[in-house]
Amino acid sequence: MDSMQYSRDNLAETLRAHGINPTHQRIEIAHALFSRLEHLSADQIMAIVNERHSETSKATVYNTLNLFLEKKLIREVIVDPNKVFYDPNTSAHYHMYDVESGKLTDIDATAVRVSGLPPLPAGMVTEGMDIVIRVRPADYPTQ
Amino acid sequence: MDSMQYSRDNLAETLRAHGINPTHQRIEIAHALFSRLEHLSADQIMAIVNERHSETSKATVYNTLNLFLEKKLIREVIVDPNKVFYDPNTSAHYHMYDVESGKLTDIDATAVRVSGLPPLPAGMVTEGMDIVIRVRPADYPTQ
DNA sequence: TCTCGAGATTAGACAGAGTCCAATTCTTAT
DNA sequence: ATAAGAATTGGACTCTGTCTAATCTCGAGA
Repeated sequence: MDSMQYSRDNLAETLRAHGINPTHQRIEIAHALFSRLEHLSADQIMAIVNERHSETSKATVYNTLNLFLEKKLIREVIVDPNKVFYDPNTSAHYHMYDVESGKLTDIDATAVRVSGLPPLPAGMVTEGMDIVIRVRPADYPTQ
Repeated sequence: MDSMQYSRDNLAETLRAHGINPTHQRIEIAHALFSRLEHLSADQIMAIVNERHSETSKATVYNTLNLFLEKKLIREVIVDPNKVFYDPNTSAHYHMYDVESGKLTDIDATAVRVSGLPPLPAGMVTEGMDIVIRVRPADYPTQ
């Protein structure tokens, strides 16, 4: 039940537009991420892609995710000390992280303003800014 | 060559003040972090503590760091997908991360203002906000 | 001083994420 | 159809961090 927008044909086109040769495995991995628009870890993606029959090896999942990162098709989100999450949303946004459930939610960045940051050291340029708001249910004990 | 401020005696007192029984190993681990005021990973701390003679096991290093975290003597910084850094600075501050060298620098939070964040979901409270500015040398290629 | 027990430490086995490699299979241009 | 290059694969491997059962430490009380 693909939305037209994330049909495998359109995904293949998107991959090509990013300089990525659209192989079967790569299209399936892209489909897993973009049809859900969720933050998934490598092992979640592997589980999705191999749901019916085993199709894609662990090495390929990692190769492909790193390729997508390089080509800026996806972003990585580092909030959980145990694993990296991959984020199909590459528009400017920040994250809210529920430390109890591990759930990660997007915060649109267009309304957010950050002021008072010190100047960058000479010769350095900004690659990006990550903001993570760590939240928890009000009745959940601090420790 | 301890500064008086981070003498082992004073560190023992600090541990006690945080409800931590100041054992030999715990004092050495605290000393590694506080005498440097740097962001160290668990394996760096283990190397420092065991520099002369092997004194402290891996299990104890991890046990102790997690105890310090729980007692809010230190913070953890999650910016590197491969390992956690431990930060002896618990005052409000953010981080600048040099993606080339892996070097992590503090940014004092008192001057920083963030506006335009959406309201929290009902029943949730903020545990904290992390800001990481990813930088790199200007001549370092994007990929 | 001696003993006891709770708490701390330990070595090493273990688990999970991610990388590497050499062999195989697939694509694609010709 | 073919050959070269690209992609994929299983499995071994590394690394960070956890767990466990055994041992050690040290202070309180006799």
